[in-house]
Amino acid sequence: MDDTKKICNTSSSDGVLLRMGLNDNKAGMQGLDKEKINKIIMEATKGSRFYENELKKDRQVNQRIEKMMQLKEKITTQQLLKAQLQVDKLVVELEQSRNLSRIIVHIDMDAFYAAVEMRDNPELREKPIAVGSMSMLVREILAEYDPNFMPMGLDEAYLNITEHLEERLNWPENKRRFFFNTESTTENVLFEDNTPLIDDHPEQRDQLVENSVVFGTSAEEVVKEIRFRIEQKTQLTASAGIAPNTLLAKMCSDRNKPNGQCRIVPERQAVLDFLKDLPIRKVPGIGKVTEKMLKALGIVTCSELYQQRALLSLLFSEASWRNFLDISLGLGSTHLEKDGERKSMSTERTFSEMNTAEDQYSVCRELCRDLAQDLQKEGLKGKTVTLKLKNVNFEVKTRASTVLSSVSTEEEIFAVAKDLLGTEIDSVAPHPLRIRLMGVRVSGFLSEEEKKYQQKSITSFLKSGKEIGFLRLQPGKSNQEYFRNKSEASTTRSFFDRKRAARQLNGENPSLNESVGKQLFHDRKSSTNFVEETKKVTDLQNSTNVCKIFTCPVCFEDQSSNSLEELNRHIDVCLGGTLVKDTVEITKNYDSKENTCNFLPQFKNKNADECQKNKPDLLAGTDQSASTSDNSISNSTEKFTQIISDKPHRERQPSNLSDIAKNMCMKQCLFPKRISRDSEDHFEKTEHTEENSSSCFFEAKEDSVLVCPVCNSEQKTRSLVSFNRHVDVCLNKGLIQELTEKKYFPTKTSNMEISNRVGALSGGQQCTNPSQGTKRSGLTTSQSASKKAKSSNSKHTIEMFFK
DNA sequence: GCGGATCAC
DNA sequence: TATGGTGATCCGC
Repeated sequence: MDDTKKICNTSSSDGVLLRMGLNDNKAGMQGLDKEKINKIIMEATKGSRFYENELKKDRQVNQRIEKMMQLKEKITTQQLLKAQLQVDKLVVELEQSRNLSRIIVHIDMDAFYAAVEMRDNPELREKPIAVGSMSMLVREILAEYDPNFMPMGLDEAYLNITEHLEERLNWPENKRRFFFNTESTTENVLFEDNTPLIDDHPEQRDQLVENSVVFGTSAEEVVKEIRFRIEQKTQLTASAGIAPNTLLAKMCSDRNKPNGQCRIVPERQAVLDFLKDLPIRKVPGIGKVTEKMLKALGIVTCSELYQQRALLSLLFSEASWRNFLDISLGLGSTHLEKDGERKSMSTERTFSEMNTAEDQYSVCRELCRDLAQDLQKEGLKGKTVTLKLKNVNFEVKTRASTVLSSVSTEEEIFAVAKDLLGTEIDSVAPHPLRIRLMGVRVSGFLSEEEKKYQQKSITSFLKSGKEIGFLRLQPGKSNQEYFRNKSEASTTRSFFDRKRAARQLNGENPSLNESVGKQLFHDRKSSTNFVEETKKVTDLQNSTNVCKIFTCPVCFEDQSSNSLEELNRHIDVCLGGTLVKDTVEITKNYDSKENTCNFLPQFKNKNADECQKNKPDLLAGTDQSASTSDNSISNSTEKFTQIISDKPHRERQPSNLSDIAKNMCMKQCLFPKRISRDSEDHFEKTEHTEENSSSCFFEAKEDSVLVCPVCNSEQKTRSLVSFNRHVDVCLNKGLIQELTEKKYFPTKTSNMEISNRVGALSGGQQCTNPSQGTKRSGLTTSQSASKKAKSSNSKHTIEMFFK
């Protein structure tokens, strides 16, 4: 026992412990508590390794700072003055382009996960659970205020309510009336028929009015209404920010958190006042490192960021200092940008130390398999494979390789990844490679153009008589044999399968509340006079002149055209205008009845207006151990997502005439979407009409659509009932596929092989576009970040909710 | 194109 | 207290 104590004590200091921990035999322990002690030491060792790495990273940052300071020392007054002039010229331009006419809202669920945990408490279980994630909630409530609202992950969303506010001005009171939800089921039953009680029962009418609240027509009132509805629906509170752009709205929503809201009125001075003492760390995009670097320059608040703009332009990269300048002026995007195409997809896993090559290759293959499934779900193929390794000292390394023909299957990805891994293993030989994390990423996806070639190649290939049933559960034997892969079926039980069996899941992490740093330097005067007279810099979209060949989805003929519009016209002609118009239009009907029938009155709760500043201690009662026992759903879901390998729509082959027609219609939906996006861009540049609700017919429809969390495909219904039905079907599909797994997979691989082969063949004709470089929009460097939540992500949330 | 870093959620 | 996983972007080669 004395020995134990000794070791435990020494474990608090660094280097010594490391050695002791590794040679526990040397410590002369008696074997009795050896394992336990080892564990303790290992924990400490792990901790110190982690800590050591943190220190190392810290030193690197310090070096960066040192370098920067040295650079700063060399700057002459002359240089600084010159920089000042240049930057201020830009400031004038930026000021001119300041747009305060939009009203952007940022909604942020308070302590999302903690609250969910809490709500999953058995006592709260009877309460209705009507939300799966922000995007669902969203679709149910937020879309009413902005059909183009932008969900950011699971617990945040941006809305542009400018247009809603205009409409709302003319709304009668009833349309703005909402009812307090009640916990009583009897009340629900009583009013469930949704009939207009008002006429028949005046006394009930009174009660209705008493248990309801009417929201006004101002932006604040709208946001209160949204938050009220969210809370009524989910029992979770939300915070919100209202401001002229996304950047400000986001920072603003942070102000009165939790369960509060804040507005920056559309006046320049109000914006600057807000920023004045705001710590830069509060700005999205400025993290720990940037904060530290700026702090070294004496910059802590946003107004200081402005004051030092000249210096910053000399010390930081163009992108960085321009971003700083935008921040310090309170400029951000005034419209919500659509998510762009995904740029990469990856999967990674952390584990306890792994040091045998065998295990490492095994994990690598498994990662490739998972990734391949994810890629195929989205129909993606990429040319670059990146292997990520984190060694036991927490040092991260990435190794990438770009291949000529794009990859998407497990075998293809693994072929590249295993080489990269092999190189790393060799590089440390004869020592073992000791890692705690491995990841595989695929990027460099085919462009739209390249995809079209592929599509064309596939269709022409199939048209030539070699029929392949993409979705057939029982493939023709000949195909199966022809494309069979050598060792495919004989994969042994994977490393993680073995490990998983023995492992249990951990609890959720608490979210931390940062305390705001103290405010220094109170400056009151902005030093520049903003002079007018600058020409507007219009950012012209560079249209690259590349020859484009498209395949008409209707007649399957090549169309070489200069523009998408031309192609569009051709397709229209081809279709004779019949099919397109026929697609289902989902109209939005904001009938007040629809709004009010959701929540039914019983007794008066509290006034919605006063929900502003009360601060319930959400975290206080969180019960970490409250994990419910019903795993059945989540289990089947998980299995399902691993098994399912549904082909993306555009690779599906119609099996009969009506399917062909549907397919055409579907493709119609795809093509115009792209086209309209391009033209919309142009439209925006010239007309300055941002975020007008859907200049495009197809997108308008899209907004009304629910997305199945299982198959990730959009469902053309607004009814939750039928949506749920679909999800059920989807889940069952997973089970069915699981049952037919052995028969299913050979089909999949063989089909992928075909498409690969064909793709490779057509590769020679492709007109690649070398000037593909991503164009950065300056203004929205980090704000507009289009983050794609992977399906597994939402799956996770859904599971939690439905548990 | 590669690799390391930073950042957000 | 000991932290993941996913994706994007930037910077310097």
